Amino acid sequence: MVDQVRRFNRVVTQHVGALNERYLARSHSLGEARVLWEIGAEGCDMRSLRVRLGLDSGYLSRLLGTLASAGLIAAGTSERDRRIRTVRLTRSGLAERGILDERSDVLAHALLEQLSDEQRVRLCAAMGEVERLITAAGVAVGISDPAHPEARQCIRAYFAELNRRFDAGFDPSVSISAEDDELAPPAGVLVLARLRGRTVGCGALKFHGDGRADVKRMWVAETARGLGVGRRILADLERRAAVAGAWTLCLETNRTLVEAIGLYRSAGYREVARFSNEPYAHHWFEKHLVGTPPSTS
Amino acid sequence: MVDQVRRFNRVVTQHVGALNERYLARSHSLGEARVLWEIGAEGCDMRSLRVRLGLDSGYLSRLLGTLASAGLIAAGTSERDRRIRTVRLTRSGLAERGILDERSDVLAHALLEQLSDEQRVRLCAAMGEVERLITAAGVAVGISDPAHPEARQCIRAYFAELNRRFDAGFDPSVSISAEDDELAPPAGVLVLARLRGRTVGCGALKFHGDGRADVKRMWVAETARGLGVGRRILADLERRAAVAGAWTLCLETNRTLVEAIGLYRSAGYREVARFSNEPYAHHWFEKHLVGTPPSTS
DNA sequence: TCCATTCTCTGACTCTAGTCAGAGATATTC
DNA sequence: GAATATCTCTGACTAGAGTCAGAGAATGGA
Repeated sequence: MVDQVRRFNRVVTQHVGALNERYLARSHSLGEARVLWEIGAEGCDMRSLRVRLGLDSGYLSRLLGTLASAGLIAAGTSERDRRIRTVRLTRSGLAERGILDERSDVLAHALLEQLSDEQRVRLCAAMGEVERLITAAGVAVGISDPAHPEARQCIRAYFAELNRRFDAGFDPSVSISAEDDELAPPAGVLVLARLRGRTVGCGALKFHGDGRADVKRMWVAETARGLGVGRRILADLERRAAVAGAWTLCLETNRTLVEAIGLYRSAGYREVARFSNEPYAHHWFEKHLVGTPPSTS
Repeated sequence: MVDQVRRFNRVVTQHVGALNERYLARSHSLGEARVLWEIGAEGCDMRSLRVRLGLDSGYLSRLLGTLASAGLIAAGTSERDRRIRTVRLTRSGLAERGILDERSDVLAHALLEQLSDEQRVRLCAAMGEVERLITAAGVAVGISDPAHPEARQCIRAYFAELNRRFDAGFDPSVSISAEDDELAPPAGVLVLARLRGRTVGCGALKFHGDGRADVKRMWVAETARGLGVGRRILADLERRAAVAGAWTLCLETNRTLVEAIGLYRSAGYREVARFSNEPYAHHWFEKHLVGTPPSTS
């Protein structure tokens, strides 16, 4: 398997990587082209640009300077925070970006047209699979303070989705509580799943102290579904539960959350009789952990 | 499809490409690491190194200089041609190369271990598919002079394989002739398939002048099988035949060449009665081309 | 209000990658 | 044997990519 990955890396970097970037950049430097592309049609602030591209602030400043003096971008100042500068593409910047776009198409075409129809279909399917799985491998699950803005936003998105999907909407104050202090050690734990800096899911535990813990706040952002993020969050929670000495996990869920129910079933959760009076729940599940907890990787 | 390819390129270059090379190089510059790797365990001459890596001779000379002064490689002079310099890895050069090797393994592991067993299997399968198809797309089929060393070597390899596979060996002088002048315009045509500078297959036409042409010298190197090279060569020959006004293609083949027979059948060749007295043949095929020849891409 | 922090910008660097022209040694061809 | 070609090496460049330190403006918290 390792060999396969290495062979793949080799072939792909030679045929797609270097070639690609060099070719696309052509009239600009590589850095300029990357920035031009990353700014996007709607513009963005310099800070997020720096984070997304992982550039030094001085370097980025200079890159933007040359792009601005070439008339491709217009810089401005954020209204909310006047330290932050915003950039957007000018008309000619958009045109330039269109050219990059087109070149990218040409390059993709050049690859595809060497193949038969059947090979093309197979290539695209395999590329989709590789892309999805590499993205999945980029997801990192880690503990977070429930009060952190990131965590707050994630929980908010979770509530918003529940409100959208539940037949009668969702009001957290009616539901069983899971406040900040209940989801922070030692009472509980909150984990977030991150993908390239963006939060794409969460999950939490509430320890009961009697060897039992509730699984709460299980959620995956729509953009990250199908990557196995939910399964990873759940596995992470189970590991943490076992470490904390909670060998029985309990959870309740609403009948409209079919993916979640599927996940719980396939992860070994057994449906049990109602054990709480959560007003939004239709199903109650339980799982007894066994064996020693695997080490945290 | 184009979008799929572009998304793939994006994800892969970000996650595999840049990261990979930078990480692997670490203690050396990227160029040095590439050279160190490409020299290989047996050493090679500087010229082929230059061609394979596509480097300027001055630049390569300097890279080798630094590697030599670091004691990683030893330079020498070719015995056959004293202009040509050879390089080989020293003991510590081999060790250094081993480190690069190991890092590559570590990197591959890091990717795999983020995934579940099932995902891992799927990723490897998809990577294999992408790798194979991208390699296949890199194959270029083009016309060649039969007297060119490359063509000669290819035909020689073809004969060697026939000799290995035919029950009673193969002696070209007994077989129906296909000499240089018969395979060069206007009497015929020889095409070679090339993959990254290496010849990986051939095929030829012998025009009869009555709207018929023989397909000869169909061969694909073992290292390049399963990439659809044979099919591409055949399609290329058919295009050339049609352009030259030969609308019926004929060929004979030996019963041991099962892949070739499969290819002919699936490409629309119909088995017909013996039409030649080729001593090594067991099967005779024919195909009538229809429609206008597609443009040469 | 003051102090620490955040954000961008500027100057001064380093290192890599790569190009170009030409010199000198060696082969090949006529 | 002379002319031409091939191969490597050296010197002199350029441009890109990126780092580091610090200045100045703006903001947020005690």
